Amino acid sequence: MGESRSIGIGEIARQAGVSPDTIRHYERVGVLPHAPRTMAGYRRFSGHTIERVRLIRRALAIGFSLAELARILRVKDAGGIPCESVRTLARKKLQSLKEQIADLIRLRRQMQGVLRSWDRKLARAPQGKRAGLLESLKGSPSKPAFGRKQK
Amino acid sequence: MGESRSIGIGEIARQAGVSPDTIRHYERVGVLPHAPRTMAGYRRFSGHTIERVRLIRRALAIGFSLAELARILRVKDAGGIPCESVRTLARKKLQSLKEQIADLIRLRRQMQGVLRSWDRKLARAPQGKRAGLLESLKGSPSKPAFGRKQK
DNA sequence: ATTGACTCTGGAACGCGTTCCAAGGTGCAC
DNA sequence: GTGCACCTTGGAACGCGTTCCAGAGTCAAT
Repeated sequence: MGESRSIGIGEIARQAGVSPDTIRHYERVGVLPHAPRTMAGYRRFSGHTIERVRLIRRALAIGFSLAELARILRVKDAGGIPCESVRTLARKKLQSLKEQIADLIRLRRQMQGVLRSWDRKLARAPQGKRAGLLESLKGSPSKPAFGRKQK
Repeated sequence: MGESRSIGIGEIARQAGVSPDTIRHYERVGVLPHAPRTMAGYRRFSGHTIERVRLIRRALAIGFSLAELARILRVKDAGGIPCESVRTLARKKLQSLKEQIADLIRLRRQMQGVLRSWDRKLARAPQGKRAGLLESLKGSPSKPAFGRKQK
């Protein structure tokens, strides 16, 4: 059983469903190992890379960050066994995912309420008159979920 | 009934529960009108500003962006009636909110499945041996929800 | 007059996955 | 020998709300 031709970056990208830029980026941040180069400096990959990239995509979709994956995959490539930390990380992801869902559902409820009241107001207000929609936002003083970390 | 002393930026910020930097930022992007300055160049605000900032915070929490609010509030400050467009915008927000929730719930389901299967694998695998958690991610080829707009 | 608290400005930094750029080299077909 | 598609690099851009910075001026209290 012997074929293992090396593959260029464009073909890898096509097969994995991403752009060549993305492949290069993945190498830069370390989720893909540094690919060997031809004499001309072109990257050459083995077919395994395609699955590796797909793995990365799936892990990203699950909520892992490139930095986390880089840490994990470097351990793995070095023969290490990152399974425990992978699971721990995944548990945290699930937890924050749940919180996120709860937040959004609260938001949806609030938003639906707002829209209902706005529709009433607009129905009542004669055309071309101010109905004061924004003003009627009342607050749970919840914070807009953004911003830089505190020093 | 006459008192309407003007207020400094620090006090406004405290009352509204944000930082002075944020107030300045809001002026920059146009969700707050350009505040009049003292001879020394200090901003002076009327008490209404506090409610205005709280309004902005609530609208942000609902999912409006500063750019959208700037557009809307500038119309309003000019005496216009942006209610229709506000409602339209809000409907779109609600729609995308619903989609977002659905996506996250799918994700949660998938994640829970993954974790369950990982736990089984880890229970089975002897300590200190590779269990291949990441490898067992199988994909709905869903996209990781990020990235720049296409040209 | 000297603290110390406050304010001003324009711009950069943050996080983060992806895309885009310029300036240049390669590889193959006609 | 000339296109044309491909590849290389390092760095900047995107979106976006907030924070941070330096260098400078202001103000009340002591």
